Amino acid sequence: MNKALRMNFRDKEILQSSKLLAGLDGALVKRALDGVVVFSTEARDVLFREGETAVCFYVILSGYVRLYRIGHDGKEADTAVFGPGEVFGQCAMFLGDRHTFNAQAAEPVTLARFDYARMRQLMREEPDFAMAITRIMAQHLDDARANVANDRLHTAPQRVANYLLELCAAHGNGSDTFRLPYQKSLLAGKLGLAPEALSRAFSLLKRSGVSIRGRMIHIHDAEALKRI
Amino acid sequence: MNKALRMNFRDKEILQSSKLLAGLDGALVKRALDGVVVFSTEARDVLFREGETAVCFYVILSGYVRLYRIGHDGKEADTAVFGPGEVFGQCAMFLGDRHTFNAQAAEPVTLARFDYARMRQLMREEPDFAMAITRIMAQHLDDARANVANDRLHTAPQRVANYLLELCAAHGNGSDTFRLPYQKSLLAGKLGLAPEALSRAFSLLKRSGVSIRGRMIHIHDAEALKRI
DNA sequence: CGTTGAATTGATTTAAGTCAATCGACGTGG
DNA sequence: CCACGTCGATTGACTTAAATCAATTCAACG
Repeated sequence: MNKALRMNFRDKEILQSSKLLAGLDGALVKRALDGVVVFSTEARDVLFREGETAVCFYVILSGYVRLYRIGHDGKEADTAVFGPGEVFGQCAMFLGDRHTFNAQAAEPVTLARFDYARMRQLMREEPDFAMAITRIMAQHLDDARANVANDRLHTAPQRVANYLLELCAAHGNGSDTFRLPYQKSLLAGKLGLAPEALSRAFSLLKRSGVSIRGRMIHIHDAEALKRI
Repeated sequence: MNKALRMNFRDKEILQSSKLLAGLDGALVKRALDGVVVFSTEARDVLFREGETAVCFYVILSGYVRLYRIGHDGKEADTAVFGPGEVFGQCAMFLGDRHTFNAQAAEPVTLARFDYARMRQLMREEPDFAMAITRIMAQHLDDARANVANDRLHTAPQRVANYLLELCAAHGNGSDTFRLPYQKSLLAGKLGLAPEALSRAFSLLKRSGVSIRGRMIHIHDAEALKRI
């Protein structure tokens, strides 16, 4: 477990089109990738824990990672879920090098590790790179706040409907048939629901033109969903 | 309303010790303040709305501002509350110059306005300034995620107890008597509660060594609060 | 084919929202 | 100076959304 791998061509491709590096000039990308290590973990491996000293951030090459906090009673609450091309763990670089959340692989994942020391240097020397990092933080911040508002304004079926519509839109093409990117239990956590509540929300949505078979989703009537 | 004021000495002092400028070198502070306009608004004035084009961010000189989103039914959910020395509205600078939330003065406020165009230029030229902005985003991100976790893990009385303990700690000195910085209805919104729920939470906390008289709070037994 | 973990379904409990009435403080104007 | 009106806070009764607990069912995989 956690064995380092050689960075192959496919890895490099994904990194180049990741949130971190997409749009940056070739020479800068090359500099940013200097010293980066690719490795993979098994499902459920913990990548870092709240309170630990942070020394690097990560870009996901494959799989999904969840960010969460643990309550006194041991219950866990997810605050974000990240997928291929996304960056996580960068926040602590600006907050005294301590992680404030836990991160766990939700399934087998492949990650690229970027050292804070190098990245700080690069940010200092290359405004474009600094801007890329800052833009990621802005997106994460916007997501997190949207999450707060979503939790407080919408019921479980509404949150699920919104999520499905987002997925639909993200998929780009007007295809109203797609596959959930990860397990329902993880989705439930992301939406702040117990798995049972997600299940019930899905079965309620069936009456609004949504078909569900395992992870496959088909949306018959997007308008009806928006009205939920 | 919204009348521009001359930036006085006191304003400058607050700005210098704000999250934006604290720790920056004098010349840089001077540059950052070039072109900044100070103005004040009445309670409940809306500073910007979701979807509007964003052209500047703000530093609060006095008063409190809430950031919120509005649901279909018109209900409002707060995602953050900012006070003196804090920065808000900077997020859109990295997200296509559109606000994604609404901002409203919770009371009469005085603000300093910083234009995106100038600030972007300054970030490009001064890594220290870019870092200051990024650090703010990191803190906001951390706060927002902590909020999500807090909402999902804790009950109303627990959230209120946590908030009181934070205030207590923020106050620095071991003084266990202090004043709520703003109205209870605003606090309720910040904590994601209906005002009635906050009220009930307070009355429950009275049985755990908390005295409340108007906005004045006295904590008899911090340990008991932590155990809630 | 059987085992394991995920997902669903049902019954029940619980936290918090809603609605409505009352109380209190404060400021205005008679 | 007192009466009134406004607004925020509190309290109580009720409703509702979602968590919890428990029992199956389902699906994937060896």
